[in-house]
This record gives sequence, structure tokens and C-alpha cells, in this order.
Amino acid sequence: MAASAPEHIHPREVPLATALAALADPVRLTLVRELAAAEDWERPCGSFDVPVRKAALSHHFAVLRQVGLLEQRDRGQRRYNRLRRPEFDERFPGLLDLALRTDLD
Amino acid sequence: MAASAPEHIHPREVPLATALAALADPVRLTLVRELAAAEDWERPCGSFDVPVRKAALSHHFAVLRQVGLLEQRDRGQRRYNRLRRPEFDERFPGLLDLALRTDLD
DNA sequence: CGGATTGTTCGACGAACTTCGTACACTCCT
DNA sequence: AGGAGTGTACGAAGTTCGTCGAACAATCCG
Repeated sequence: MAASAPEHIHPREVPLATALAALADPVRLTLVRELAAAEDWERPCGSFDVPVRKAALSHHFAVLRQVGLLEQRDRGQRRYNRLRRPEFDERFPGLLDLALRTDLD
Repeated sequence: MAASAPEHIHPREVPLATALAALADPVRLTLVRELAAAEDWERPCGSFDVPVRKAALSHHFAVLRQVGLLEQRDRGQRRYNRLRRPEFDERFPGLLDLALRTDLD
């Protein structure tokens, strides 16, 4: 699995422009939407349907982590994911709701 | 003034990711905020306090126009600006409000 | 008309972003 | 111990983005 434990930061410390840039990407938007449709800790990194290889996928997960939207936890040989929805909503009200609206694509 | 009349498109035709990308830039964020603080048609393009030359400034205005957030109108030798706030809010509820919150920077 | 003002367009440059392949780290299972 | 499975780190390549200077267009004014 991963070489190092993932570092998490709180959405509080994230500038608005950084959060917008993180969500302004089709791959990351897909990740966020699939995560929102699943239970917390249900999905390991490799279980997402996106058209990039695992190196790029790992990068996108890092971006989402660095805006405080994603939390990761290692269990066994996999890294499981969870959306930090309450924390992110508190900092950027309505933004995640907007990102989940597939009718706006 | 301008070489061609500005072309406007409605926010309805703008994908979410494009709108997010347009607002994920510090210069454009400044433009939007100064516009929000002014009356409609009050500010010509050259009246904004941003650290870029006019070529770059023109580019940023074009980006905002192409996401349906900015409307421009020529009068005399100047091009005046207005935020298309109701239209944009209808398409992306809450997004502009978020962009105007300087406490999130 | 001629000059000043305002903003766009064009071509170019550097920085940043995205992706990839490969190598490595960690865990589970036999 | 060894092998398979999962994800990260690193370096390289290609693309996109933001910026600039210079040239151009349109308007106003003397």
C-alpha cells in the first residue's frame, strides 16, 4: 500500500481559490461524486471509474486531501476514503452541493 | 476602444467546471468583487486595481464573459461592465456569494 | 485631420498542471 | 520467505494557463 500515512488538513486553512481549483477538474469531480454516493470508508482508491492510471489518480486524491475535502485511512493493503462533508460545508457553504449536481455539467 | 463588440453567453450554457475555473483565479476574483461593490455599468475596464497590464486584463474579462458572469457595453471610448448576478445565481446558486466572501481567502 | 484614450488581438515566453512509466513501500496470503 | 495486490514518490514529457509587448481598432476632442 502507501509509502506514508496521508496528511490531512482542515478546510478552515484552505483559501477559496484553492478549493475552487480543486473542484474545477472533471476527474476530481467524478471522484467526489462517487464518494458522495457511497458510505464513509466504503471505497478504496482503486475502485473509482476514471480514465487515468494510478499515478495520476494518486495525485488527484492528494489534491482533494489538500483542500480538506477528503480523508483517508489505511486498512490492510488498501486506503479507504471518506468525504469530509460537514467540515467542508462549514467552510464553503453550498459549494459541495453544487459540485454534486451533475445536471450542471 | 475595442475592435469588436463583446459576445455574451448565458450562464445556462456554461458547465460547472468552467464556472469554477473562471472563479479560481485571484485577478478575476478581484474584478468580480470590485464589480459587485459598484453600480451596474459604473466601471469601465481600465478602472480596476489589479497588478496586470491591459492585455492580461482584457483576457480575464473575456473569461468572465464566457462563463456568463459579465456583461459589457460600449459607450464612447470606454467599455462598461456589469455583473449578471441574477442569471448566474439562478444557474449556480450560492457560488457568487461564496466568491464575494473575502474572509475565505 | 491628427492625436490621445481605451480596449482587443496576436505571437511568444515561462510557469504550472496533468499524465505517464518505473521504482519503491507496505500489507496480506500461501 | 516469497509473491500478489494496492497505493505513493520520483523524474520526464506534453499541454494549458497567465502574462507581456507590440500592433491594431474604435471613439472622442482640439
